[in-house]
Amino acid sequence: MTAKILLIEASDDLRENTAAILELANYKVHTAKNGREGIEIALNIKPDLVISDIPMTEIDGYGVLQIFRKNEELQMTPFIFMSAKTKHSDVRKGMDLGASDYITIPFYNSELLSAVESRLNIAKSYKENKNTQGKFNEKIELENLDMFFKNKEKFNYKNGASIYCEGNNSNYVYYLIKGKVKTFRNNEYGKEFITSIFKNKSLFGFTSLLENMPYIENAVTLENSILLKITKSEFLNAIIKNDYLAVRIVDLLVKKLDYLKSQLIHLAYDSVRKKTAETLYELYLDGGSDIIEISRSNLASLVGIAKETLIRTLTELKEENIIKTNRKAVKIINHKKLKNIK
Amino acid sequence: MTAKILLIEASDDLRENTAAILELANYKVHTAKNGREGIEIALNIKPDLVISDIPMTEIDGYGVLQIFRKNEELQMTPFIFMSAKTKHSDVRKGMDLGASDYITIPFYNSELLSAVESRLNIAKSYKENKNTQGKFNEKIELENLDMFFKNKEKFNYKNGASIYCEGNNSNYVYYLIKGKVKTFRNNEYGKEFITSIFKNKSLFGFTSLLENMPYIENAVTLENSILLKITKSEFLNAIIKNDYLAVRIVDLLVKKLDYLKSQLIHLAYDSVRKKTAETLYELYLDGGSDIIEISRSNLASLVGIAKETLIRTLTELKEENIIKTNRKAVKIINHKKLKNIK
DNA sequence: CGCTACATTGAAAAACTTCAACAGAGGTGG
DNA sequence: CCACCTCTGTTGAAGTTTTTCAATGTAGCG
Repeated sequence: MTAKILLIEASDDLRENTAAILELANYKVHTAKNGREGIEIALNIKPDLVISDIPMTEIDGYGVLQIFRKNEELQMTPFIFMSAKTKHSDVRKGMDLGASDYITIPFYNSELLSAVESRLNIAKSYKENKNTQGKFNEKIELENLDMFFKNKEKFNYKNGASIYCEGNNSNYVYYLIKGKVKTFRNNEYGKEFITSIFKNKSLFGFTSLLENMPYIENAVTLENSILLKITKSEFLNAIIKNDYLAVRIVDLLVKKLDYLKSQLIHLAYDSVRKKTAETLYELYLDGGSDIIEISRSNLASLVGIAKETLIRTLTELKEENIIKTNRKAVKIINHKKLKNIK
Repeated sequence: MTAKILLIEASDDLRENTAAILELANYKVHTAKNGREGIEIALNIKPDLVISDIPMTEIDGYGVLQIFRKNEELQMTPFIFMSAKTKHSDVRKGMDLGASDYITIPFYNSELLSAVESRLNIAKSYKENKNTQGKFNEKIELENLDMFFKNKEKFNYKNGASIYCEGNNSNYVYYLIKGKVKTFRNNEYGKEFITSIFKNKSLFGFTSLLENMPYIENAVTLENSILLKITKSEFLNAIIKNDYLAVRIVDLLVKKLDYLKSQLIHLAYDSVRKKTAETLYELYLDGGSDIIEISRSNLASLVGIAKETLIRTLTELKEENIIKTNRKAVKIINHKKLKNIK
């Protein structure tokens, strides 16, 4: 589908010229000659990207951007300023308001086109990432990775098989096509703490790409699984050759960091009851099902408490009709109570 | 300084041709016509990069690579295979042994040169990153960021000033030029847990670059500090326009993840005594000084325990002559004992 | 049927936190 | 300069939470 670009520019010459360049590059261009007109058109056509002049009659470029950023539907539209103003304070003002990029007049055609393409790609990347709202999600759809890692051999791992161990040298990043994998560490007395459980379409096993650092954790399958092994070199190449993949990976890591930080504060100060409830709720959100299939010891390792303590807590929750349990799974009955525990 | 490239290639024609291309691109090229000869030269000249054929007399390309990877001094040298073999298993074999890239004959000159340049840049990036051995380190030297963020206005923050708060919308990434900053979260009863303490030359305050997510933590200065505010757009642009920055950022995040995971297992299962010792030791490594200046409450929030418990533990360690304390700081006396506690 | 692995319960012990009281440094205002 | 206030650090004792150890139960499998 051709991307729709809205071009808001006061000068007739520049507007027509720029539109011509964009049209040659096969974009569908709508033009406006001031801010007010631009906003009217935008509300109407929902452009995929906006290029806007700054000084204009009626509403100036900053004003247009502010209106965009406040409008639910237009909020995420990439917004590029095009202006002869080159003072630092002007550029910063635009950026602070949430502009995506800033093109200084005069510009080369290639400059314009690469900025446009870049922004459209990021916006696309964003939309693809958006499928689960708000909730942290490690999935990166295979289609996005496919172009880099297609034709790779698929490896089958039986339930319980070890993928890598603490201390192993790390040469790969793994992509889980199907199955379930836990990553965990043991403390010096052998107690296990599960750092993540991965399901379909997750990328895991990151270690430094620049240094040759050993893994600090173990990875074991929890069911029969299929995965791709991507060597660090290939991965590095993919990042270097594809800007959007790099951004996606950075994003994935940042979210994972946020998630781990939340875990930290829970571990530090929450009661066992609260930690257990929290973990169950996370598993529910992550799996999308009321029924959570997990062994008592794995659940205990995930919460970070002794198995016996976990069982006592589950019994408690069961008595309060918040959950039901059987040998193999926990079923959430009262989601609201579970979420608001303690 | 011109980079030294070692080219190991059995075919006279191809060797001379390739060398000529590289020399035109202003590299200093050394050539060898088989593996044994190549290794001799390598030990002698310590090349910055190696390009090697695979099937050769005496020692083949795989063999050369293995020897490189086992040699302390040559270990990190970027190694590119150049071969007409295009079977998947061959490429994978090379990658698994630790090759950096794989160029299939016939190739375009530009293909060769971009692979070479790419690898040299990564190696350079790696060396710059290497300053502290093994230890996790958030510093990215300003010189590396300078090209992207020079001329940015510097902001002064007084001791105790708030930089951002939980729930704030995140528009910036911060670069700490000078000073000290803590990031922390509060649980619902107001207990504080410190997730990081940043010092000079650290990049912090990452949130998703694609989605507009609020901060989940707070950042406050611990002394008068100077920092740069980098808008997310600028940061995204910098990542997109500079491959090596992207790799560095990914690396930074991966290391931070590893570090947080270590913290998790400590929080989950270690005794207060162990956690305290561990935290002190980390602070010592991070600060490079025996004397750790930090308030009792901040130290408690960093370990994740009650202030009183922390004080009792410090008293214990003091009685065992492992540390000394005064009102404002903790001094480590016996590093070995501290590291091996419990 | 008996083995194995996981699940459950009880009771005692250990580890931490909380509350409360007090001490001392450092700053402030009369 | 002193009295006073406030903030941080310290200690004691009681109370709570969690772990540990040990014993028992139970589903599933060859």
